[in-house]
Amino acid sequence: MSRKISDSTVRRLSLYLRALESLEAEEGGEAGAASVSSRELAARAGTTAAQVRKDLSHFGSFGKRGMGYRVPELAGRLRRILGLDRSWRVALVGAGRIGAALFEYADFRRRGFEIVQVFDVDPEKVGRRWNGVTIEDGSRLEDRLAEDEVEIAIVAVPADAAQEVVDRAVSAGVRGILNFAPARLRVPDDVVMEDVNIVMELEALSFALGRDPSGSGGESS
Amino acid sequence: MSRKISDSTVRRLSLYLRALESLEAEEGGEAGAASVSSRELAARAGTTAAQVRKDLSHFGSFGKRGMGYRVPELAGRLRRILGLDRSWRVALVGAGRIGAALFEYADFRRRGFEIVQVFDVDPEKVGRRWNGVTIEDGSRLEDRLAEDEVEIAIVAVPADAAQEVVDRAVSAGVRGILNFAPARLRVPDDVVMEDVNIVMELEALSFALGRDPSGSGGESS
DNA sequence: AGGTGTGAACACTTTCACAGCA
DNA sequence: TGCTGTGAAAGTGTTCACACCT
Repeated sequence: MSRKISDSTVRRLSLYLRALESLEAEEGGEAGAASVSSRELAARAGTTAAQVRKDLSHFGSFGKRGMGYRVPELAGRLRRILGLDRSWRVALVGAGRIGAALFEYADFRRRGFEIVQVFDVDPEKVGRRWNGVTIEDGSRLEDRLAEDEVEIAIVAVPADAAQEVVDRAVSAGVRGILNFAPARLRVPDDVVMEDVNIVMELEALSFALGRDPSGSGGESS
Repeated sequence: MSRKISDSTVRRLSLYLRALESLEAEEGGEAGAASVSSRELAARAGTTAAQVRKDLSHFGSFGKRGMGYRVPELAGRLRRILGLDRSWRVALVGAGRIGAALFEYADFRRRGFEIVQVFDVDPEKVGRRWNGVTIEDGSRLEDRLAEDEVEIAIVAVPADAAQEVVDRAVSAGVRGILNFAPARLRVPDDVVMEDVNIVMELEALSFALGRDPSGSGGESS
């Protein structure tokens, strides 16, 4: 058991879960050896066996020595650990291109992230229905977030509007922010924020291509 | 000067560059003290002064003791370091929702990433023009990528098609991949790949919210 | 034998603290 | 004096190697 879990460990847990689910799917109805070793799980998740065991050891002992891990059991444990054994009420703020793409992204729902509210400031968009959810006016943000006890807000608005959106969401009780705006936003210590910054990813690519014109050290696996 | 630059350093360089650009914009025509200290740059980028100095020191000595860094000069150096003092030929593979959102994302072009080709396998989409670029059939991928010497491919196709797309892109000479498919893909060592996995980001949020129901250790700044 | 769980070794990153230049 | 550049210290994350269980 443990203290502070590193971000890299958490991300790997997601990978392990996906690997386990694809194992479950492959085995299909066929019961049989629904077990997997740290070595095989590592291969599927692109890491090492020792890393898998160390990561899991932070949360307990899930395996059987000599046997490996029971696939469905470990998957269940990981879901519990990651907080995926429940559903999350999510609001999408910003119904532009990115917002639209995110809304349509079916994997969210499959994972328990349910987009229950959508906001925009464009009067053209307000009132439209997206697959059962009506786009609401941005001015109603606080009221509506609090009303439905939304827990996570996805921020897909222009950079210069993002801080205001975040402040208002936080004041309405939102405790998690997924930020797509290319801006450094501040949140109180008890609010968790993740940034998705695609330009930054491209810049990292550009850097790696520039100084590595042929050979050594790619990011494989 | 240095050996291997860490991924976190590279990402911070992007942040520094953005901070410098916003400084340049604020100062506008007003010449004056177009300098910035590591302390202030750190504050704007959400890190520490020592970190800024250490990061920059890997590439040389850009500051003046007692004075700080000249803003336009440092910005220029960072652009050079990141490989942003040129333009990159980028192909977008997959013209679905995510592809469409990415294509419209103006910041790419501003940073020198020019989407010169778009591919899809849906006959409905092939032949359409998107702002000057004609969507081409996926079967022509290798030929066309090689023909225009495309350097970076953005993969925005379903997970089960992603590996094939990557293999074909690599064989056509592409050296950098930005992958949006939620799949663990393999590339040769001399090809660089970055993953953008939004579900994984949400899962990290879910984890943090779950075991931190009020208080300590958010991801602020 | 086979494979987990884990302390200890190692590698890498961040922070500290200060010498030295403008 | 003010602030950079940088070795050395502290802190974190990863890999190794092996005791131990089945």
